[in-house]
Amino acid sequence: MDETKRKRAPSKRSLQTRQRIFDSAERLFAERGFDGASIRDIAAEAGVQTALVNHHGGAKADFFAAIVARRAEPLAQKRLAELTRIRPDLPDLPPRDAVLAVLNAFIDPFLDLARGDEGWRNYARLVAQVSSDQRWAALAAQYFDPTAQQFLAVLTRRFPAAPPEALAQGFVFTISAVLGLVTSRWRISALADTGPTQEDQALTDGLYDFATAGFIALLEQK
Amino acid sequence: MDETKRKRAPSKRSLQTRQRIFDSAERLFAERGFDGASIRDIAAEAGVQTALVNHHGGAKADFFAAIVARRAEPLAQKRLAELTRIRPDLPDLPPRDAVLAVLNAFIDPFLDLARGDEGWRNYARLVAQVSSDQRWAALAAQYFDPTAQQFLAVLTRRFPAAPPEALAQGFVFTISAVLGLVTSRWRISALADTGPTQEDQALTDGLYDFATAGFIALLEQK
DNA sequence: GTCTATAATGAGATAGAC
DNA sequence: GTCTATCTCATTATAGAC
Repeated sequence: MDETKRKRAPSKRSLQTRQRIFDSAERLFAERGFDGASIRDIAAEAGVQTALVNHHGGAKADFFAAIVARRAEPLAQKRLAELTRIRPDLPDLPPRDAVLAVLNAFIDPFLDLARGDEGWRNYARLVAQVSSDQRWAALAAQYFDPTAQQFLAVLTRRFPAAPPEALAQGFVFTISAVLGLVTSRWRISALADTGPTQEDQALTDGLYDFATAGFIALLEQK
Repeated sequence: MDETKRKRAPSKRSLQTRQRIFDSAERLFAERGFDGASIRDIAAEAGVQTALVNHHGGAKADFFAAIVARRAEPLAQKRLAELTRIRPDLPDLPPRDAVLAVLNAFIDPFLDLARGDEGWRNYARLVAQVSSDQRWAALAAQYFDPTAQQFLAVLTRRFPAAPPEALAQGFVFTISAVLGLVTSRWRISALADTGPTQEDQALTDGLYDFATAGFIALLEQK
């Protein structure tokens, strides 16, 4: 978390162990939830002793927060960079393209990271937990809300006539759909009876079609 | 669960206690998750001894399943009744109205039940857990999938040209949005900076606008 | 940093009296 | 059905040797 006491740089081996512990914890927290994943299981998964997990992670709740924080910061940076990049073009884009551009800037950085990396896919399940469990409201407020606020501010400037609640609602629904896609893609295939998991690109395209059209509908109706 | 051994009818007091235990468990399971809610906490919340929770609920996992089952069946019945009621009209409705009618049949029964009853609102959080946690996949398959399949079948008949995956995807996204609305409505208000919680009707209307437009977009694109 | 060992607590479940 | 009391086990966390 915060490096208050200055100490000398940890060894290479230590850093590897530390990362193995963090990755194992991320996987188990994502799979079983904060309460369902025990320190012992995490230690076993990482191939270390339980004491070592406490050494690197501290108290369990702090450990969980540190794992969330680890990926939250780089993700927020990528998102905000994209937002900055597209912002100048928004006034000239028609509504549908403007909405799509903003949603792209929010979602693509995550999907890109998640594509090849299992850790990032696990992270999505962590985010879903943090977003829905009141216990982690402070964590969400610290790591997720500021980014969301910036995206909403950009949308508000592009669509000044739309009520802020409509924009916020569209944003929450969109995030719900993204998390639904990542955490329950197996369910889509199961319900469609389409055998193996579907083409990745088709699902992503569908997500953008759905969310963009939904957003536009919210903007126009009110 | 199943009443194998026939016994004589339980007393009125017993039924009240049993219901208090179930309601307390539902609340705590919804709030803290299956692992986060302990039998002891549930007993304390219900004002009984821990042994009594085991007596009425059995093993913890079975207890959780029983709580899910308790409301799943009446909800499925209401949904299917609505679906049966609207089905004859679908062929004559334009696409947008047809989609909206089907979504209404799925969502309104739940929203109606949840409006006045805290238990039903807690139930939504249980459903979210069951839907996203692989551990409860069998539970979801037993209690949720059959209803979803029937709704998808009706949509398939009304939109035979649409690929089944698109319909399944739209359905999953819609359910994600419903759960997002119920479990994170506080977040909408927080992000919109709109002070107190928003008008209920406005949120519901927004949900239908968003989901219907998204669904139509999925149908048309492919 | 890493290990062994253990403390301290809380968990789920049951036996048996009433 | 309900209670007291208890069993057994897993949990988080730390102390202290190396």
